Amino acid sequence: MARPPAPGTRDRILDSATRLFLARGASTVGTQQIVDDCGCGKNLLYREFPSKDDLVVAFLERCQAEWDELVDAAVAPVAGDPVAELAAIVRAAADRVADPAYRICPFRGTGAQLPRDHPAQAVVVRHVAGTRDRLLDAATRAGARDPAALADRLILVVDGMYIDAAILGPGGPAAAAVDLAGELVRAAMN
Amino acid sequence: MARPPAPGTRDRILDSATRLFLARGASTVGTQQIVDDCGCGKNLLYREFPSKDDLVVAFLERCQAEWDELVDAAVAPVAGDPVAELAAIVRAAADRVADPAYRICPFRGTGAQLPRDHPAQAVVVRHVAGTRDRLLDAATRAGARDPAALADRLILVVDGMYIDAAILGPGGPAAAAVDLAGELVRAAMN
DNA sequence: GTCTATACTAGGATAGAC
DNA sequence: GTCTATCCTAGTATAGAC
Repeated sequence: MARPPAPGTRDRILDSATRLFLARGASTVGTQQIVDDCGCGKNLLYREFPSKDDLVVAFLERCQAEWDELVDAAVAPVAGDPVAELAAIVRAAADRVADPAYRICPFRGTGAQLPRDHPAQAVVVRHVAGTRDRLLDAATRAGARDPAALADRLILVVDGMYIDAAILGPGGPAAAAVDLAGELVRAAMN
Repeated sequence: MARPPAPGTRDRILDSATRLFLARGASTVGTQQIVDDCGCGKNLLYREFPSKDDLVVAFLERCQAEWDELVDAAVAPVAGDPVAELAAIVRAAADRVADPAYRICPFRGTGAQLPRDHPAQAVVVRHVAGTRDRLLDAATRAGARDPAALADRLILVVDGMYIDAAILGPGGPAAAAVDLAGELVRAAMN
């Protein structure tokens, strides 16, 4: 009786890895812990993910997909009002940070944690550059004087918010990020 | 023939640790690598630093001392002109980031790398909070409308610059940080 | 007495064999 | 799903040069 491969095995492993990686950082969580949490054998993990690096990359890609959904949902109600879109994107990031269970942004945290040549770094760069691109697109449609400069400024504030919330907590300077971003947008429109 | 204790042993060990920690991150460098690099015996390392945690703390405290010197030197020429002091502090951080050898700020990097309860995290918090305090002091003397709000905004920009430079390089959005900070200062004075 | 250097323990890591 | 091989970690102890 050949037992068919259980569907969703890859997802279950990735579920466990995601939870553990978010809580304690990708580099400090071992594959054994993931296997224990998932309840599967180690061979299954290595069948689905040839190495731990691949698992970390898959984790970040899932985070990216969730972030895209989050931003899409935040932008949808104000679609067509690019100034409001800019505010919505920043607020989506601020909402993540405000969650006390959110230790550190997986992209910024991984970027600091892993060596430069780790395959996951490309996903990190794509995330930050992609978020800036999204801001740039809205800034351009909004008719900002210098859309690229505004996008640079907003991504600086967002990155600062992420790292500041991780170190000093979400109630510190990070709490000033949304207001600051709003003012930067207004100032760039005159 | 009793051999006299060599002076500066602690410093030599800390020199090696600092260089390796800055290049690859404190959590990924082993004590054996430090001993090999330093050329001393392992017993000396553990005589000077009871545990690796103590060594990481000493590393960050040395980074803090260097940062303090850097800021002092940057502020001294404009002492008494608090608006210029604010710009000088931000520029001191920007100068560090512009150095291509500077991978990531040891404080922001360590904050992301080590677990919440690591003894080094207190040094990280002290660094960021202390930098904000310094900005707050200058902002107050400058007569800013809301000095605390200005300090919050400036530390956000500085933190964003550090993390953005680490991920996208110093030539990306991070390069916009100094100008942004200058404008924030001007806007806070009117 | 002070140092370098090595051996060692106990544990956890990735990876893969069965 | 368990079990093994190999490596690397922190930390300790010891051997021997100076």
